[in-house]
Amino acid sequence: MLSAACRDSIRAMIYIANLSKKEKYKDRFISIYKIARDLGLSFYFLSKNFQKLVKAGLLESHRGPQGGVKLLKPPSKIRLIDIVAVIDGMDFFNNCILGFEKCSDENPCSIHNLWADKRRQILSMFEKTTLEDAIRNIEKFENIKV
Amino acid sequence: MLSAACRDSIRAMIYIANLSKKEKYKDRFISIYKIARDLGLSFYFLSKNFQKLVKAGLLESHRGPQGGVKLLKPPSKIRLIDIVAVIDGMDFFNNCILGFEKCSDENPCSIHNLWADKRRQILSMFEKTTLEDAIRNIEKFENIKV
DNA sequence: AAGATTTAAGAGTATTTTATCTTAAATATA
DNA sequence: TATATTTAAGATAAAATACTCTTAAATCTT
Ligand code: FES
Ligand code: FES
Repeated sequence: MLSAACRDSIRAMIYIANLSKKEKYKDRFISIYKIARDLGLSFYFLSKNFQKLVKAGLLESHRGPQGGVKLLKPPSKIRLIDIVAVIDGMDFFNNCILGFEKCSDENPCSIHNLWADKRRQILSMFEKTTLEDAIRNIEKFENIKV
Repeated sequence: MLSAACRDSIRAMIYIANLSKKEKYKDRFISIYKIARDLGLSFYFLSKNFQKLVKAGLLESHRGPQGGVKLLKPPSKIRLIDIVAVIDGMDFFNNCILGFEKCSDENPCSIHNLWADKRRQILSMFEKTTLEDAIRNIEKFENIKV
């Protein structure tokens, strides 16, 4: 459902949001190299994907020593769907699951009535969930993967 | 979410199920060439994918004139998940949405608690929906795409 | 038996996605 | 000002997926 690029990006955004809460990193740029290393991701792949998030205005970047990226909005204002939309686009939520040209209630495929409902719920989840929510889970649960 | 191979296969299976209801095609083999033509799919791609469904015991195939494929079970006994499992596998339903090695309630990622629920509902839909259900929609609605 | 039809299987090609590399540009710091 | 650090951008490479082709095998029809 999510591309590898999108999965990595979401993980990294959650990581940045979480780190930004700590006094030490408050308002500071965090280097992409550090993020990739800490999360076990490819620095190359992550920086490439981050370029889209920067262009889209979700991240601010800064070059040179002490440079890196930081969130342009508080974690509570950044939804998962914002990241998905930038990296993967909204095709998943707009297109027919059986691959037909268009998807609509008026001209449905034979499983549209069942699928549209599920898809709406997934969309709703990605719209409602913010980086703040993810951070809260990290703080709340033991044994959680970041 | 579904691969192109899987989308095509599901459409084709629904088509076969629907056709099999008609007296003329009752218990007959339906040629893959005809199916692909009628659905606007690639004959090559579809026949390749069908090979998996044949091996998996969802389809029976027969070569030569009047050959083709036919369902091995009544449409009410073939669930969408059966087709998905054969063509795409169950990775989508088993793996972590953020790409972590394993997915479990005991060792979750930071959005597992939200995602696991949605994923369960999608799985449930694919488990509950049979080719018979799709056919009923085709009969029930106008303007439906097959 | 011969020829036509149809799927099976494996090889081959094309496209997309993933991942990496290289060079340039910006900027902090010494 | 020189150097080191860090992202930007575009080119390249590798891997996965999508799609096509060729030959063989099965089997129906004549
Ligand atoms: S038309 Fe197929 S999912 Fe909407
Ligand atoms: S651990 Fe990530 S979805 Fe379950």
